[in-house]
Amino acid sequence: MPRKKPDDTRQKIITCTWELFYQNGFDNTPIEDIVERSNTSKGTFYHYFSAKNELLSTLAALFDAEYEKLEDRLNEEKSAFDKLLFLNRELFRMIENSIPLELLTALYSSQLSLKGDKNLLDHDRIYYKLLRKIVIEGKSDGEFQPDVSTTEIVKAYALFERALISDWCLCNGEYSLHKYSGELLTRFFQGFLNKEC
Amino acid sequence: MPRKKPDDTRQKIITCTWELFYQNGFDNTPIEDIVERSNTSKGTFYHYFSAKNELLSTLAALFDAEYEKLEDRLNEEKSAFDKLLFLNRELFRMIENSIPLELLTALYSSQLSLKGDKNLLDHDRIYYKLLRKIVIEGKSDGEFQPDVSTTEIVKAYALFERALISDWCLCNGEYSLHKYSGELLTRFFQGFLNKEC
Amino acid sequence: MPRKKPDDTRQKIITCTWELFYQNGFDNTPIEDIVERSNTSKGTFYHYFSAKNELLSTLAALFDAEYEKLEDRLNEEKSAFDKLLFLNRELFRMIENSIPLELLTALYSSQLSLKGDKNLLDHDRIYYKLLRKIVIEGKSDGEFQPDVSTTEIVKAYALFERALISDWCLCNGEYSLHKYSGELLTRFFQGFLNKEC
Amino acid sequence: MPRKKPDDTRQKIITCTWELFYQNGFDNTPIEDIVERSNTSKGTFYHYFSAKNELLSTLAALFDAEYEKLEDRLNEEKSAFDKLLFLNRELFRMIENSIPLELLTALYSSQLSLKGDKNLLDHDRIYYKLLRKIVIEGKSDGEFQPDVSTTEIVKAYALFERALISDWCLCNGEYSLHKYSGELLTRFFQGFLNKEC
DNA sequence: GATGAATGAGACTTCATTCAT
DNA sequence: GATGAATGAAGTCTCATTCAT
Repeated sequence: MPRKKPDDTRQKIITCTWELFYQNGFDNTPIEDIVERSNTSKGTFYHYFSAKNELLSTLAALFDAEYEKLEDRLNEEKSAFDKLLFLNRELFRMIENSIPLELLTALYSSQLSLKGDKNLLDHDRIYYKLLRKIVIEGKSDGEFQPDVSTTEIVKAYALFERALISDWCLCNGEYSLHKYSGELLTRFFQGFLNKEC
Repeated sequence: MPRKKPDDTRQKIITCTWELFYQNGFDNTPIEDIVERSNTSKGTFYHYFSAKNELLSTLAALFDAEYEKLEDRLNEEKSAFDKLLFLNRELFRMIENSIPLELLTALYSSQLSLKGDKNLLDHDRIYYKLLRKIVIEGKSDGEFQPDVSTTEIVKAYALFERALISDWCLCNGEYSLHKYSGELLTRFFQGFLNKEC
Repeated sequence: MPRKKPDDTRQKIITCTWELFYQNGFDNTPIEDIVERSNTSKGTFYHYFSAKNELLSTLAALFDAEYEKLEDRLNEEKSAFDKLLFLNRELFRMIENSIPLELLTALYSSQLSLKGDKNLLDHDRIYYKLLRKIVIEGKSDGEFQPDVSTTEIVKAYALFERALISDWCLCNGEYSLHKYSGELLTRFFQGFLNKEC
Repeated sequence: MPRKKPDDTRQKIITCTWELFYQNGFDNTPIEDIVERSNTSKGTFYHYFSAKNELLSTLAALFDAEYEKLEDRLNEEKSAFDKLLFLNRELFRMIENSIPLELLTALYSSQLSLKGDKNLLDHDRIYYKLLRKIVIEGKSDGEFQPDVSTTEIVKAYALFERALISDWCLCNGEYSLHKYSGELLTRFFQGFLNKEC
């Protein structure tokens, strides 16, 4: 009795999943519950997703959606470094405000235990494209030290952000993510910026 | 039948655990096997540990043992920053050489999902004591910027190390941990060092 | 990985169970062993049975199988009472000869502690149907006292048999079950038989 | 700190045990609880009792205490058979009224699984002494058939009572124990009584 | 595409019992 | 006599995942 359009089913599963994840967390949400809430079945679930973990990955999409929104406001910032600071601040603010700590933790924990490709690291993400663009601009403006490649800078920045989030989770969100991040990022990037600034 | 000395049993379990973890990894080592190899029983296991995860925590002790060894060679280094670089290089070298990636990953992943206190962050660890000592010396030598507290510097350094390890795991150990770490650390600490250097 | 036919699995577990029960007894047969011998798993076991005790209940089926065999030879007996005596003697003989005392004991002990319906008492059992048939015939022949209902007689007879078995277990099988039973049954049924006999 | 007299401790354990058994049943009363309520310890418990099962045996003492009380009223009955009927009725009445079904069930179930001597069957019990006395009197009055020995009659009677209780447990106490028992006993003993009565 | 009974793995629990102190 | 941490045995449960229909 295939009544609904395939995409509907898939989307309904995702929606219900996140409702439950937000409510009970990743580990405390059996597929059984997801399937029940979405009026589907285990078989259907595994038709659309290859594993429970895969659901977490849909969170990266959430981040990227935020980045797309932020992109428009980016040009208000003067330097490339300011743009990075801006991106960092706004995303981390969003994370602090609307993503349950436990979920974020589950995402990072799960990305670690994941065996194959980790979508957090997928360089085709909007996130990485955005970063590259900013850094390239900055480089052509002589903002960064010339001996460091664009790739290096992007990589370091991304690592910095992952590190901060991951550590914030480890510390159970005991401090303000976006504030501490802002401070540290400034110091951290000293080593990449051109001295004359 | 409580015959053996308590500490022996606990220690035997830990030893056997690590033998198995090294051999087969965390996920592929059922408690069943641990219990069998250590000639104990599940009851005994759960008497000493509250969950399988808890065993991972005993890995921090391994790190600390390494730090104790490194402490003696520390004085060969001139500045506080050099000492930090040395500690970082040597520990990360050890990690690269003798700790299976999967184990390290499991440790970090599990520390994330752990609810209560996380022993990686336990400030009574030898690790933190050592760091504090070095930073305090550096501060009294005017090596660090005066507006940053000892605690801030230690925290940032520890975060840096966790971040690097965690990211190295995320990337499946695709690069050399201690080399990349050395590079980044130098840049990162620019923001904490006194300009006149 | 659901590959085998459901019934096969369930039946295989039962078969292996009884092999082990006969060999080692109920208490000395961990589920672990049953599962191993039947090449299944605990999960599978608990999918088919709600508890280890439930396996004992399958013994009643064994009794009923015997009753089916006995039914054919029943007509050689003249009176209803003789038929009952015959059934009793033959089943008890079988029990004495081929069912380990410990198993029988476990069955009765477990039927007692069972909370819900007890299959020993299930009136749909072949056992009860057979008894009813015999008693009804006897009644129509005027063999039993007219003031006692068929149900009463069947109930008393069944109680008598359970009592004998249960007591035989209690006494560790120290006497001959079928002989003692024969004696007592004769006396016991005086109260139900028509005086004129 | 041995403050209390040994017997006090033992008795306190028994008292608390029965309070808990009555409340939660045998299986749902861990020794832990008994020990806690009686302010003793597991070690102490096992000093006085060799196993948890042993506590159930103290129930037989309860029965015997009742029999002692009944003995005085025994002489109001005319015949030996009447005395047996009286004993049976009164004890069963007491059981129905004041012993929780679950406990009785636990007692019988446990007596079955018990390996060694079962105190229900202990012929030195007041119960058996009383029965013997009554039957001997009855025999000398010619009340019983001469071809059956005293021992046989006592054994049959005791078996009858055990059977009734045990079956009543099996049936979850769905009928009145003392009433049904009275009916059946009368019929059952036809086979033992002298015809001329 | 959809289903859910069946499966396998293994974590975790509960307890009676023991014995060094 | 008294203690309770330690032990061992096994039962039970929770789930992700698969596949015959």
